[in-house]
Amino acid sequence: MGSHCDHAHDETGLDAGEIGRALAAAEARCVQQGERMTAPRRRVLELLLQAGEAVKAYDLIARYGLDGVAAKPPTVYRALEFLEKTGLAHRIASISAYVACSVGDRAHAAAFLICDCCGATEEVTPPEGEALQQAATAAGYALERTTIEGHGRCPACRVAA
Amino acid sequence: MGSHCDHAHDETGLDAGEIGRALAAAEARCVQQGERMTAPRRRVLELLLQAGEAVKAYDLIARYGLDGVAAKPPTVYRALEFLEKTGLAHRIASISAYVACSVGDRAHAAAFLICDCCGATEEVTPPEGEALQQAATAAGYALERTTIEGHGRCPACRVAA
DNA sequence: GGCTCAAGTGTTATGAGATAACATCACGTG
DNA sequence: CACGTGATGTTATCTCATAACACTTGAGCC
Repeated sequence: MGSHCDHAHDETGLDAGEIGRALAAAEARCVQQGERMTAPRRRVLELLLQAGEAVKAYDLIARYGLDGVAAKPPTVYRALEFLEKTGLAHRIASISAYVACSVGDRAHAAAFLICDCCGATEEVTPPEGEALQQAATAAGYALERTTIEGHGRCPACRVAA
Repeated sequence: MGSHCDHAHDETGLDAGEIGRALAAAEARCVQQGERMTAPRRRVLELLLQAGEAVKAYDLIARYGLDGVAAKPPTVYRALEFLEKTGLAHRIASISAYVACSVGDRAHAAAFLICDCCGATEEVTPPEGEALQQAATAAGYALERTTIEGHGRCPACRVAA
């Protein structure tokens, strides 16, 4: 997982039971929205949930096959596109990585805190989206989507470093 | 320049005199900070100012030579790194593009409104940076840099479309 | 059941964005 | 003017992402 500094980092992924429940919930949400949770989509979401942090697309590609065989890039990118569209995952533009959504909502704006030390990502949904919305309104802009990402050190790494 | 829709867009770049003044001011700032405004750095900043909107790195590379000869990628990427470090330009992560800074400040956090229609970018410095900072503090994060980008339609394109 | 068509997937190839590594050059300092 | 640091030139390569096209699957319809 993330290793950009010298101290040890805790694992952050969910355990098998939690992943199973999250996948079932995601599938239910898809059915409800008239979307299909197909095999590659489920597999990519599973990999994101296992990681519990932001993951690079090509890491997902490498881990995709249960037998260690990599996927073809479009397989994973198409799944990511779907997961993003349905709000089950998000892209973190500042590091070109992807993360499972941690809120049970459907498609929604998101903001993130990213630890540059251990790679942890924390989704902090609403607060500052509103401030940006105000700035946009003041400037006459009609806002459609936002990218809000803060980089720094998480509590654990502030202590450890 | 930006053309993602069917209606016409105004040119946004500065005129020659304004660019000259902006370059002189940037150079003065560099000297003041003990940095060197070298030829490739000045050239890349000039290209950004001429564009007046976010530009892709490889467009800068293509436009770099006065005789139409492209630069080598590291030439431009190194200049961009310097301009970003000194606060003379910013990277817009959500579209992998770069833009000249529009505030006379030294290195500083920035936020952007980006028109997906005409490509206009507006720097709206502080407002929601503070909200994100608050969220970070609440979560125990020590924030070091932020990426805050809003996408939508600028006033002109809202009318034109 | 069998048609049909839209959505999804597999596959190949390529486009776009960014950096590593190393040789050489320019400049301020002692 | 020797020296060392920072900047540049150059080659090669790496990472990120998508275009294009053939094939498959599944829900709705008759």
